[in-house]
Amino acid sequence: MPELPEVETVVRSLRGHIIGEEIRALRLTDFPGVLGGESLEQVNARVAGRTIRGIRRRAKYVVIELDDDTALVVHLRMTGRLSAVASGAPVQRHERLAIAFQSDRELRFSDQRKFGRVVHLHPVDLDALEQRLGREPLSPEFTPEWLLERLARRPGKIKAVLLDQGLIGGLGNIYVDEALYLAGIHPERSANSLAPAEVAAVYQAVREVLQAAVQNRGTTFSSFEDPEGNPGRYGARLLVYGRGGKDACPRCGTPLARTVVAGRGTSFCPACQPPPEAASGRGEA
DNA sequence: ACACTGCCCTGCGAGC
DNA sequence: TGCTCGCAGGGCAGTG
Repeated sequence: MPELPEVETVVRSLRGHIIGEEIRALRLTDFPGVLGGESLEQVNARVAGRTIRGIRRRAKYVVIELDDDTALVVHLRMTGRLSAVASGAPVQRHERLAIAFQSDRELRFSDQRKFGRVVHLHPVDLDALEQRLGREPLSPEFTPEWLLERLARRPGKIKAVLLDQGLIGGLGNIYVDEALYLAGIHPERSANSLAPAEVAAVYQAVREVLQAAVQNRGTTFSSFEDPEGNPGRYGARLLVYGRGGKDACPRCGTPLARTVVAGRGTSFCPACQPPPEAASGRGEA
């Protein structure tokens, strides 16, 4: 399920293939909803003839910038894939949309579960998107001081808060579980109960996990592949994600626990990540 | 303003 | 063997 490192991998991989391409037309296969409610005709009327000026990542979004300051914004959600192919390439499994260029190339969007979207946004919409997304966790603006100050205002569970895209943009279930494990913080601790040293540990863990995952081209858990069809290599490094109720803690050997937090399957070590009650001496209300 | 729940969707694996 | 069922989860709407 693509999070920041997977989306970053997709963007880097596509960058050399689609910049400078002039859009001829978008083409649907079987799922008009992929365009987010707009009709194919509406979108085509606006993007035909536009040239791709750049491609970047913002949180978990792929932003394909066009030469009129609008953009095609892609969210892969769980199973979305993008790939640049020759225009004659066979329709892919679960293909939802093709963006045909004036050259003999196309950008294809496939998505098994139909959760992903490709929408065309005007500058005002892009600004609105930017406004409701939080800080990039690998940017210089993401600092321990800032995180401490923000977490102090949030009584919710730390895992839910870290998943809040309006606070930090790009973290998802895999890397939150990994980061909280590395930081030794139970996922159900109240965010505002974390001592400064604990916030610093969370900060450090988030940065380390994301940087290592980007370097390894992401995690392939169920189906992620980059646009060249390569799996991510970070999956082999996962310490707790998906292991609760199955494996032992790689650090202390205690069986990993599994629960649901913020509606997400959650794995953690009950020994290395003491529950809120046990952590009360360190600040839990 | 914040927290929480349910919904969308399909493939896969467990269980019978 | 073949079926049913539960699970996976990001973002958003609706509710409290």
